[in-house]
Amino acid sequence: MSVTNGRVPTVLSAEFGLPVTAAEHEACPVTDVLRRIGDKWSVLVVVVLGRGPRRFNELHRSIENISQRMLTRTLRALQRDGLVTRTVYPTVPATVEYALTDLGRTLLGPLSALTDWAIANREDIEVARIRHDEMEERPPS
Amino acid sequence: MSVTNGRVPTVLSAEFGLPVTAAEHEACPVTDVLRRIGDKWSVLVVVVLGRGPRRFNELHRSIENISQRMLTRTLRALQRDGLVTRTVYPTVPATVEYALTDLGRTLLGPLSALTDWAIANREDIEVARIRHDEMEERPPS
DNA sequence: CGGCATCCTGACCGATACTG
DNA sequence: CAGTATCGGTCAGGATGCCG
Repeated sequence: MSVTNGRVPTVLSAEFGLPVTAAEHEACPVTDVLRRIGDKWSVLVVVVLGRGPRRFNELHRSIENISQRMLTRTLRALQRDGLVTRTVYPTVPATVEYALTDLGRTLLGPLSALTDWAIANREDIEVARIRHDEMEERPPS
Repeated sequence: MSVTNGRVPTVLSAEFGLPVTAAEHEACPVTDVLRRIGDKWSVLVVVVLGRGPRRFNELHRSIENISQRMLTRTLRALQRDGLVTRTVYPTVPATVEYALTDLGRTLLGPLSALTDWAIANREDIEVARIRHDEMEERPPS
């Protein structure tokens, strides 16, 4: 990781207690990535493709209640970021296969760290939410 | 991890090649968590609080161009999920201190896995985007 | 089979002004 | 100091219909 301009990315600035400028925030890779894969379907698609290449309708069935529109959009976005490849075979009708790129595959590791955390702590979060919601209905006497 | 109903969470179903039902998707802890921290500011706030407790305006200055409104909303949401505590000291004027809970601190690890990935691969993604965008301006001859 | 075009709703988010 | 209230803009995402 080289930082040529003498500044570090946003989150690191914050960790060093420095203020964060507008320009840095726009460029923050973490914010950028989280907003990319933080949408409703990207992670699901990446994880499914982590098991191997899939055709469009295979994905559509695997993720059941994703709309065609959103599956297309999600795949296009992942493709644009170089995480997924799209291969068209000139059959009739056309066959299209999606697969993770090498870059996409490197995301599986960090992702599983987060998914493991989510699974391990879902109960605690659920309990915290319920307690919090009850508190504001009947404020503590 | 105990799965009492004989089904596994969404992403795991997908990994085993099973279809994903609507009910499971709503309950998917991964989707749930990602939508929670995938917003524009939550990760930044958690990381800053990872360095120690902070008062409202300290956070406001550390993250510079977050609006008061969004800082309040982000903190409330993190508090609701049991990731952040809010302590009011009865001074005049009031002093409010925010800090990570134990649960919140456990999120720092998985988060850094993702931030490291984001920082390590930002260039590749940037290049992929530019290449992709150029391709659709002038389709390959 | 694998899309794209259109319409529409609600969530997210920023700006601004006001308050105990 | 630490918020709340209100307004408005942008955009994710769902429903539906058409196409090579």
